[in-house]
Amino acid sequence: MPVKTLLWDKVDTETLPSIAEKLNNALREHSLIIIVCRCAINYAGRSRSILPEGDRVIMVKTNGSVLVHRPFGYSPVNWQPETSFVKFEADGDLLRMIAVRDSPREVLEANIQSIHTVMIVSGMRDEAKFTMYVSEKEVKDVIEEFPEIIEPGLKILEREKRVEDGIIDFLARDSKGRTVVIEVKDERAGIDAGKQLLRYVKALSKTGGEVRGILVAPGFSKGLIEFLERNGLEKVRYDQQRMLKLLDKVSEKQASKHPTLEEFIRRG
Amino acid sequence: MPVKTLLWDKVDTETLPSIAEKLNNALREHSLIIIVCRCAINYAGRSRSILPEGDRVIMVKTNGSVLVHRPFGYSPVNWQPETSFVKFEADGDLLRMIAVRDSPREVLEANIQSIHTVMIVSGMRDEAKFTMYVSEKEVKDVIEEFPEIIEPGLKILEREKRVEDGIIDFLARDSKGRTVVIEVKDERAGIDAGKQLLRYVKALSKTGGEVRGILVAPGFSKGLIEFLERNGLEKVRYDQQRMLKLLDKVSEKQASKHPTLEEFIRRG
DNA sequence: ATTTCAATGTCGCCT
DNA sequence: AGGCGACGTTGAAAT
Repeated sequence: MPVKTLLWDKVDTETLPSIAEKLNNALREHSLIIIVCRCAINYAGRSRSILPEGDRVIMVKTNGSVLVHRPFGYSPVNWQPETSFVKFEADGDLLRMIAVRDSPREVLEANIQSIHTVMIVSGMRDEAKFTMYVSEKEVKDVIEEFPEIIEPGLKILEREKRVEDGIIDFLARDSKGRTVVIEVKDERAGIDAGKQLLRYVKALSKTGGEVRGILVAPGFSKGLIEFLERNGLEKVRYDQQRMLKLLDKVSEKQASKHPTLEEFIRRG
Repeated sequence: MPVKTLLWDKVDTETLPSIAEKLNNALREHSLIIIVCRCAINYAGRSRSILPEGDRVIMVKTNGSVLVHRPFGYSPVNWQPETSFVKFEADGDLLRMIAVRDSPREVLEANIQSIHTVMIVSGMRDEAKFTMYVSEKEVKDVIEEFPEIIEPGLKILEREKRVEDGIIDFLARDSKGRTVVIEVKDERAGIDAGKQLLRYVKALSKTGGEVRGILVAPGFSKGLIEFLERNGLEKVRYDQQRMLKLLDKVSEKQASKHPTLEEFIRRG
């Protein structure tokens, strides 16, 4: 089913009840609706607000969520999250949109005085997976350059050291001379990451001396946190923002510039 | 200048460079642009993200802020706040939109494979003042019912008591038997509110005994805070959400129901 | 369903 | 510009 757009530029040739009916049909079919209009907005629920008459863009998405955008600003001035029930109705000279949501009970009302344009879009398909992205390699670049973000006094001995069992991300030494195994993840880490780290720590422990294991990740599953505590392993959380800032500094130092958007895309 | 809408339903009859030019003209004129299209989105800045091909709504607002909406969900999947620079360019079979923002440096790129619809809206006027709303009367209703939200042990003696100088919102007595003058504001309070309160306190002090003055408001200006401290007056901040919840309880008690949206609008 | 925690949070006010 | 706090926060994961 291809994307089909229904456009109205000359809404004034239609009666309001007929317009309301078409819009309600569009809602039933879960089409996306965009209305450019002059309207006043009232909201009552978690808070309450009034917005007198002005030109706005109203968007009703396929799940029934509603956004009211003023021409300026970034965020919607009023909205209704997706658990809403929406309907249009003609009331004298007004076209009214009412969007209701339960738990919490909230009502959004748009009193539309004049309609500039209506767009109804059906058949939109969007199956794509949205992914936030900082590569594991980049996180490692930062750690190699700034091992102190793991802990003060940490010295990196080797990066990507091969052992029988796999590849240790970092082999390091702490300020008290103890060996440290560091495992780096670019996503929220699960129990597997903990097991992997434990294997490396046990393997190195055989060669003698105390060995610490630190898991570095942007987040940790609940099960993993327990696992780490149970096995005397440690964790260090990083956030993307900080990592990206440090990555800039790494690039400056290495004169291999911070990857541009194009490079970033090429890498996938 | 009336709102003017330019619509394209059959964009395929135009060449990409011509479309890009029209869109760039619209940007120059600070028109609002809505594009329904099949596109892939890349973002790099405070974080980074990739979103492969799918049908989306792209909105560029008059201040250059950009929103990319999937057909579902409530919040935009990608965005760029208003300090952005935006341009469109044709690149082979693609129409590309690039939105750049400085401080922090951020780049949003939309690679548009096929355009379903383009809407360009110029001349939108929206001067209205958006106001969040809990009426002073309602705040007073809550305080009358629950004076303990001001401070434990407070007893209300009179509401809206006329004095020579004006009307005191509440005359009360604290747990130590001292007279308390309470002034209520429904908006962020400025220095005037403090002066008003001081007048009442001074007037009542003449009749003998220690008189406290408390200003109750959702917020206080910096100058006011200094003024209150200088004059030995007190302040109690409330937040709308809490007030609304308490207002529900007041309504239950009073059997004068929580006002509906309609009542709320009628009141203005 | 509820609670907790992070976020490209956003937004506003203040230093 | 940077820091702090509130928000109709939103959103995801865990209980």
